Amino acid sequence: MAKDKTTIYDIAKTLQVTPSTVSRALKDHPRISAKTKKAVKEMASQLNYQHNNVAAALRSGNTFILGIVLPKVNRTFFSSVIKGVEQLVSQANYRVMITQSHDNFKTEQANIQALINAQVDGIIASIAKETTRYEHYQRVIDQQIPLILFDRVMEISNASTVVIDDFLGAYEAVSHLIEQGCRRIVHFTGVQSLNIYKYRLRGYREALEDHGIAFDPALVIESDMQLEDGKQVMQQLLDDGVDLDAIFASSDHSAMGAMQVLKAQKIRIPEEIAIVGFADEPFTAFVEPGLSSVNQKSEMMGQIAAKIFLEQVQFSGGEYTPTKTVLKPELIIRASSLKRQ
Amino acid sequence: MAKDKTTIYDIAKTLQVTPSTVSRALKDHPRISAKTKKAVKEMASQLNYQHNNVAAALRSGNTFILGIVLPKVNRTFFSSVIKGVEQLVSQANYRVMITQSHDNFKTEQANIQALINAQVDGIIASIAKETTRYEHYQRVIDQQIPLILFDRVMEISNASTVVIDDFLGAYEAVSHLIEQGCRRIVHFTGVQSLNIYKYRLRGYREALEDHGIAFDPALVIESDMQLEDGKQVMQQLLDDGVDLDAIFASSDHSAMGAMQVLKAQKIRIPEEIAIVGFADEPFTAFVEPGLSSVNQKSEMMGQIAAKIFLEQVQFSGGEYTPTKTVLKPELIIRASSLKRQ
DNA sequence: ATATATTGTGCAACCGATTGCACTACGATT
DNA sequence: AATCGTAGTGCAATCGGTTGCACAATATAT
Repeated sequence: MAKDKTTIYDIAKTLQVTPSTVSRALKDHPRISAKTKKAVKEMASQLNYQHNNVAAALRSGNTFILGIVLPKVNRTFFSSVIKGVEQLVSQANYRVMITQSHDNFKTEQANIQALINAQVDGIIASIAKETTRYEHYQRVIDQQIPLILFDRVMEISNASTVVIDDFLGAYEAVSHLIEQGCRRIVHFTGVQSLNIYKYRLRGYREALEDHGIAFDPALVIESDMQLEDGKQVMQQLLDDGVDLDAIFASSDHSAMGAMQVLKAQKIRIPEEIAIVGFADEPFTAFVEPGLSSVNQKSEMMGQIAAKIFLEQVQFSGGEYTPTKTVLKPELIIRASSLKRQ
Repeated sequence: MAKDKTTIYDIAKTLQVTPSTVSRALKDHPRISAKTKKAVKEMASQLNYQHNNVAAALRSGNTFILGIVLPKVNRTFFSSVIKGVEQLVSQANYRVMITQSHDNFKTEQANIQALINAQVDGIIASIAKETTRYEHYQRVIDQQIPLILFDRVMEISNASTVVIDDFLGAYEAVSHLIEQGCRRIVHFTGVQSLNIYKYRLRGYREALEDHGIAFDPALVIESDMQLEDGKQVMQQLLDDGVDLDAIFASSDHSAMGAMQVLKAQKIRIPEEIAIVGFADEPFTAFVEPGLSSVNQKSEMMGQIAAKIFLEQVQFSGGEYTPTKTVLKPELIIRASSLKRQ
C-alpha cells in the first residue's frame, strides 16, 4: 500500500539518522557500521523503498545507462550484438537503452539526440543506410560521451570501432565459389556509402582477379538488399538473359529472394547457380537448400564493443585513445554452394 | 569544443535573464515574449546547449521513458510489437527502454526492478516462460506505474492486457486441418502456465470435438517450442510409430523443426502430414513448402498497448480502470497444409 | 598519559531544470 | 484619473540522492 513513494529521508527520519547515513548504508559504504547498515536496509524494505536513479544520476553524473542505436532489432545480427553487449555491461550494473533507426537518417539523428538528452553514459551504434553525414555523432563526442561504432562505421575522430574484416569475408566466399567451378559470379551489393558493402565488393573483385577471372562491372548489382530486392534483381537478370553460374550476395535476405525466384523457375541450386549470402541469419539453415553464408561474429562484436565502453568509462585520466578492432569472419558452407562433395 | 556542458544558467547569465525565463522560453511558454524566446534559442544553440532530461525528470516527475520487458527482441512477433509501440509513443515524445528477459524469471525480475528505479512512466510487458509468480509486477502497480501486459499475460489487478484470441486462432487452424481431411492431428504445446499455450490447446481440443473427432491426450506434446524441440518431438513420434496425419504447433519454430525431420525422412508435406504453425514468422514464407501459420497482429498489439499507456498517463483524475483487449488472429494458409486446391 | 589513527556519522552544498507565486509595467476600461 | 487586466519576467523552493569536509568518539601507538 505504498501510496507515496518513500525516500531516504523517510528512512532517515524513522531511524533517527541523517539521509547521508542512509545513502551510504544502502551503498555499503565502508565507513558505516554493520549495525546501521542492517537497520537501514531492513527499514528500507519495510517501507518498500525504491532507489531513485534519476536523483542519483543528477547528482553523480552517471545514469548507468548505455545507449544503443542500430537499424533494426529484429535482424539476428543486431539482436546478437545486443545480447553480447548486455552480457558484459549488466555485470557492471549498466542498463541498455535500445533505439532503432529503421535505416532512416532523421530517426537516427533523433535517437542520438534523445540519448544525449537522457544523459547516457555511452553510446554504441551502427549507422543507418541513409546516413552520410555525422554531425549528430560529433555531438556525442563533443559531450564527452564514449562512442563506439560497430559493423557499419564511419571515420569519426575519438570514436572506437568494431568491425569484421568484410573484405576477407567476401574474398573467402568468392574464392569458395570459384573453387566450386563457378566463373560468372554475380555480386549483389548495397549502398556504397556503407563501408561494409564497399569492402565486400572489393573482396569480391580481388578474389576474382587473384583467380584470373576478369572483373565485370555488369555483374555487380546494387540494391537495398531486402528480400524483395533480391527477387527483383534476380528476375531482371533472368529476363536479360545474363550468363551467370553463381551469386555472392552481401545479405542473406537478398540471397533468399534470388533463391525463391530460381526455385520458382526450376533452376537448380547449386548445380546451375550456386549462392552464398552474408550474415548467417538462422533461416539460412532452414531453407532448402541450406544457404551458405558468412558469419559475422555478432555476439563477440557486442562483447568487444561493451568492453571498450566499460574501459573508457572507467578510464579517468586524461584523453582516452579510441581503438579499432577487426574480427575475422567465418564462411559457413551449406548446400547452396556445394557442387561436389 | 564545448568542454563543460552548458546549462540554462549559462544561457541566463549571458543573456542577463533568469534561468526560469530560459526554461520557459525553451519550452515555448506562452507568457514569454517572442523576442526573448528567439534570443534564448539562438544563444542555446550557440552555446551548444543540450537539455538535461535527468534534471527535468527529477523535478517534474516524468522521465518520458516507457519501459518494455519481453522475452527476446529477435523474435519477429516481439520486434513488431516494439515497432507498434514506438510508432505511437514517439509522437507523444516518449522514448522506449527495451529489456529482454530471455524467458528467465530472475532476469525479468531484475529488469522490472531496473525500470522502476529508472522511474519510467509506464511499463509494457510480456511475461517470461519461467515466470509463475508476480510480486515484481505487483511492485510496479504499487508504485503507481501504468502496467500493460500483452500476449503472455497474468491476472494482475490494475494491469491492462492486450492479447489475441488464442483459442480462436487454434480453433480455426485445427478446423482448417480437419477440412483438409486430417483426422489424427498432433498438437505441440508449451508450458501450461502461460495463457497462450493453454488457450490454444483448448481451441485445438474444442475444434476436434466440434467436428466429431475424439480428443486424444497422447497426441498433445508439451515442449519448450524451439526448433530443436520440434525436431526431437517429431523424431520421437516417428520412432514410436504414432499414427498421425497433421501437426498443429503452437510455435513456428517447433513446426519448422518437425518439418526438417519430415523432409529428411522423405515424408511428404502436406500429403502425408500437414502442418500449421503459430506466429507467422517471416521465415514461414521462405521455407519449402510454405508453412501455414496464425498471424498474431503484432504491430497492432503494440499500438494498442501504447495507446492504453498514453491514455492512462494522460489520465489525471482518480482511479484508472484497466482495459482488456482481445484481437482477432488471422489464419494464413500456405502449402504446408493445403492438400487440395 | 599523550599523540595519532581510525571509525562512524552529520552538515550542507550541489546536480539542473521546473513551477507556483509575486511583482512591475503598460495598455485598456470606465 | 483611477482601476483593472494582462503580458513578461523574477524569486525561491523543490525534486531525492550524493559527497567533500568536519567532527566526535574510540582505538592504537609511543
